[in-house]
Amino acid sequence: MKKPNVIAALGALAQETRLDIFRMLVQKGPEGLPAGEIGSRLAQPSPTMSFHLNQLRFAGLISSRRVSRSIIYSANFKAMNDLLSYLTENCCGGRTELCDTTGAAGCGPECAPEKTIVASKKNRRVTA
Amino acid sequence: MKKPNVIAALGALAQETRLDIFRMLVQKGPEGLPAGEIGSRLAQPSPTMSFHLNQLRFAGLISSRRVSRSIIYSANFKAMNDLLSYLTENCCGGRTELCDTTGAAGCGPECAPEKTIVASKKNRRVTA
DNA sequence: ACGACAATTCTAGTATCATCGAAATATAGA
DNA sequence: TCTATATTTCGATGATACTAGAATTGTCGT
Repeated sequence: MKKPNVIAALGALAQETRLDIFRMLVQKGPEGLPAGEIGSRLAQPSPTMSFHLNQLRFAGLISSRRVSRSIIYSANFKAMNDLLSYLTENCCGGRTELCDTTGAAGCGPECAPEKTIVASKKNRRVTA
Repeated sequence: MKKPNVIAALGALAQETRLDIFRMLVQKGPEGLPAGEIGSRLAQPSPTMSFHLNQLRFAGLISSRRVSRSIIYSANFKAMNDLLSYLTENCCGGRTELCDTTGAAGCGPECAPEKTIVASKKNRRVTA
């Protein structure tokens, strides 16, 4: 998977409604769900739904097929797998285990600007 | 990892410059790199750099520490691992193997609107 | 205290994204 | 063909995001 695709996929998933859609479709498996059903489950008007489904489709994360009047969307598992592979290889130093070492998640105290660690050698400020 | 954090992390990585920054920091490991070094390697003006570094920090993906005049940024491997776990569990039906089955990546032919599959039973259009 | 350096914050301009009503397009049934 | 249904496209609006110059803050060497 190339970088532009990765960025597109990440961007597509970086949105509450779309993440919900995608998770729902993953759960449903290859059969998928019709657009209207997804929309009513997430209580979203149809144009909004259509917009998000398109974003996911452009990103290659879902596919659509028409069945009678409905359009059925389903998750592209391979695309998701490719994304995970890319992230593991490029953003985890190769293997997932490496990621278990340092830092923390969720933006805790390390999210604060920063603290001086090696600073001050001469005398401190004079002015105030 | 909770959904809002996942969305923040995905959003942070869904941007070329930031993905580059993060990959660079992952490669560098815990020692990290000073902001200026990152900026010059990516040929980006410092306010732009600062903006992106902040986005990554707010998302919990990197941490910063001051060393003398420089501010050193380094990747939070655990955050990345948490993100990968979330994606694997919630967007891959539990195990990565599942993702190898269906669909394709990168937005190929299945990216086109859709094709009728079960349609037409009576005679086709009459008007034109 | 002063000057140079590293980085950030302020600020404003541009661009892209998200939401959704109204209108348009396919499909099915009678 | 006419009507109802499923979904999409159009268009307008408000909200965020990205970029980068100018000004600011923090730190060091002298």
